[in-house]
Amino acid sequence: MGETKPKSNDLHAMRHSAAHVLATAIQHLWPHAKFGVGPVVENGFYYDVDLGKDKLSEDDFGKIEAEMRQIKAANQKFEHFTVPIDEAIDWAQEKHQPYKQELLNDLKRAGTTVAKDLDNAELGLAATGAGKLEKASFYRNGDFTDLCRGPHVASTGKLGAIKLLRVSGAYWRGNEGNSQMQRVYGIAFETDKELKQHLVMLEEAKKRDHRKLGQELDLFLFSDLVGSGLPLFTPRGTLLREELAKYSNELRESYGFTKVWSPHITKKELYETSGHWAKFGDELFLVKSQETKDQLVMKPMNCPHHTRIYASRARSYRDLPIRYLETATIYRDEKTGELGGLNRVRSVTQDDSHIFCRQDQIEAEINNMLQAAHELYATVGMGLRVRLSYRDESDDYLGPKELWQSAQKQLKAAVVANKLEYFEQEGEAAFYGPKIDFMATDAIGREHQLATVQLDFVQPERFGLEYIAEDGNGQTPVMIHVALLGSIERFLSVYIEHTAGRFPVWLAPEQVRIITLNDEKATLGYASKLQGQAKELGLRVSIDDSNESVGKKIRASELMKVPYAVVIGDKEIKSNKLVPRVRKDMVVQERTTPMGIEEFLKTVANEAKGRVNKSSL
RNA sequence: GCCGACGUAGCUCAGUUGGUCAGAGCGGCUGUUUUGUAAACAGCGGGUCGUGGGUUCGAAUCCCUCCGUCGGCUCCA
Repeated sequence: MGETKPKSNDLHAMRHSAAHVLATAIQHLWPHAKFGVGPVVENGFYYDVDLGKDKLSEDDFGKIEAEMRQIKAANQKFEHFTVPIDEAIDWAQEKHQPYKQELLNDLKRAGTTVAKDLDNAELGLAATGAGKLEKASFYRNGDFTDLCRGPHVASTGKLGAIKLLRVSGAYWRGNEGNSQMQRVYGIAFETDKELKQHLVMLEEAKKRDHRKLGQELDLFLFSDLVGSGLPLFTPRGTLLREELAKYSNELRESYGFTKVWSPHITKKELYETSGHWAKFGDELFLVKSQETKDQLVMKPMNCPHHTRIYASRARSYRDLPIRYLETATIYRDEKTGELGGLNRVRSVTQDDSHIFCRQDQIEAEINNMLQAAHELYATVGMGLRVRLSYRDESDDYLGPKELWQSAQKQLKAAVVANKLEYFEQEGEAAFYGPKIDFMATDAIGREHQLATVQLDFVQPERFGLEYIAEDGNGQTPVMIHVALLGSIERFLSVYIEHTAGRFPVWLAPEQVRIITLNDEKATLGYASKLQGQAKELGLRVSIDDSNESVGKKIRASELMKVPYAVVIGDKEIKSNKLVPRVRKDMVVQERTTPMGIEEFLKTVANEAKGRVNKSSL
C-alpha cells in the first residue's frame, strides 16, 4: 500500500487532516504518546504511534473515535506556520518526540525524510528533495501541534466521514532493525454515504475471500500435520487448477514453447552458479543425501535447470529462439508471518517458461508474450495494465549497468509499441534483470500482480551459455523468463475472489448436476444414461439422487455454484427434452421452452471447449 | 522473523467474576416421505474445548511453551 494519488486535492487534504486529528485524539487520551508518521493512503490514512508500555487495541477505537468527533464538533482552525529547523528540533526534544526529532534532523541534513532519498543523499546522488531544509512546516489545532507538510483543510469541522479500521505493528521507517510502533488505520470519505459504500465493498470482499470459498466449495485445505503454507487440493480444486494449467500450457505451446521436465531436488551448486544461493539461500529447503556428500535443495525455481537443457548441446543461431515451458511445483521456505491462504504458500506451482534468443530477437519475443498475456487475461475476464519494473541505485543487482539501461529501454519500447497502459517503478526488478509485471484488475476493483515477463542477461553469462553466430563465433544468448498465470496458487486466490467462486463452464469442477425427481427405476436409469452421454462429450456431470426434495437439491447445486442443473422426471423422460437451470451470472437470455437433450449437452461441451464465460442457452 | 488478535463437533458459532458449560443450527447416519426448480418430518450418533505444562479442592474459562490461523510490518527469484 503506497501513497496514492488523491481523487481530489480536497479529499487528500481531508484525509491528511483526519490523520492529524487522530493524533490529536491519541495525544488527549495518552499524553505521553510519541508520534511517527501519519500519511494518506488508499481510501484513508494511518498514524504510527508509540505509547510506551501502553498498547492500543481495537477496543480503544470507540473512545478514540468519540474524541475525534468532539474535536470535529469543536471546529478548531488548522493553523499553519513554519519555524527555523533548529527551533523545531528543540521543540521535538522538549515535547519528548524522538521520532519527530529524527525526521527533523533528516530534513535539516538532506531535505527529505524518505529513506531511499536519504540513502541517495548519503551516496552523494541528487536527492529528490530540494537539499537542506531551512524551515519546518507545522499545523496546530487547539492544544495540539504536529510536524506536517500538509495540506490540511481549514478546520476540524471540515472533516468528512471517518472510521478507524484496525491497529497493527509497523517498524519505525519500515526497517526491520528499528523498534516497532503501532499503526492505526482509518478510512475517510467526504460523505457518510461514500463511507458506507466502502464498508459494503469490504463486506463483499470478505464474502469472496478465497479461503472461505475454498472451504465452502470444497477446493483446497491446509492441515496442521502437513504444515503451514502447504495447501492440499481436493478433487474439485485439483480439476480447477489442472484446467488452468492446461490452458496456460496450450496457449504457450501455440506460441512455440515445448515442454521440458526437471527434478524437484538439485545440488546447491546449481544455485551458487545462478546467483540465487547468495541472495535467497536462507529460504531454501535443504535436503541431505545419505549416499553422497551432496548438499541438495528443493528447487525454488526452474530457470537454472532450463539453462542446463539449453547447454546440453551446441546451439546455432538458426536454432534460436528456443522456448521451454514447465508447469512445475517449486518450494520456498517463506517466513511464517508472510504466509496467507493460497496467496503466499511454500509450495508454489508456476507456469514457468524460458526463452533463449539472440539480441535481435528480443523485441519479437516480448511482443509475443505481451500478446499471450493479453489473450489469457481476456479469457479469464480480467483487465490488465503493465508495470515496468526497473532497478534502483542499490547494489542488489547483478550484471553491468549499461546492460540494464539497454534492457530497460527495450522493455519499454515493446510496451509502448503495443500501446499498453503502463507505469514505471524503480526497485521492483529481479536481481538479474528488469521486468514487465502485469497488474490484473479483479471484479471489485483491486489490482494484483500475476503475469510477468523478465529480461535476463545475467544467468546466460554466469552459466556460460552460447550459440554459434553466423560468423562462426560463440555468442551469449539472452534469456527471457515468462509466467502467464504466475503461480497457480496465487492466481487461484485472485481468481476465486474475482469470480466469487462462480467459475465459467470450462473451469467449473462440476459442470452439470442432474437432479432426480424420484427414485423410480426409470428416472435413475435415464439420469445415468444422460450422465454417460455427457461424459462422452468430455463433460463433468454428477447425479444428485439423494432422498431430498427437488427444492433442496436445487439449493445444494446453487450453493456449490454449479453452472447447470437439470431436473429429470417423467416429463423429461417422455419428451426427451429439458429446461436447464442456468447459473444466474451466466444467463444472457432466459430460456423457458424445453430443448433437446442432445442439443443441451453439445452446447455445454462447446462452451467448455471455447472457454467462454457466458451461457449460450 | 517482528507486533497484535484469535483457536469450542465436518462447517458456522454460543458458552468468562473458575463450580450440571460441554451446547445450537447446518452437514452426516437411520427411518418415514417419492418429492417439479434455493431448505419435508422424526430419531440417532459426533468434541480429551489446538498441544504440552502450571496455578487451584476444581480450568473451555487464569498463567507459560509450542503448533496453527487472521490483520499488519519486513520480504517476495
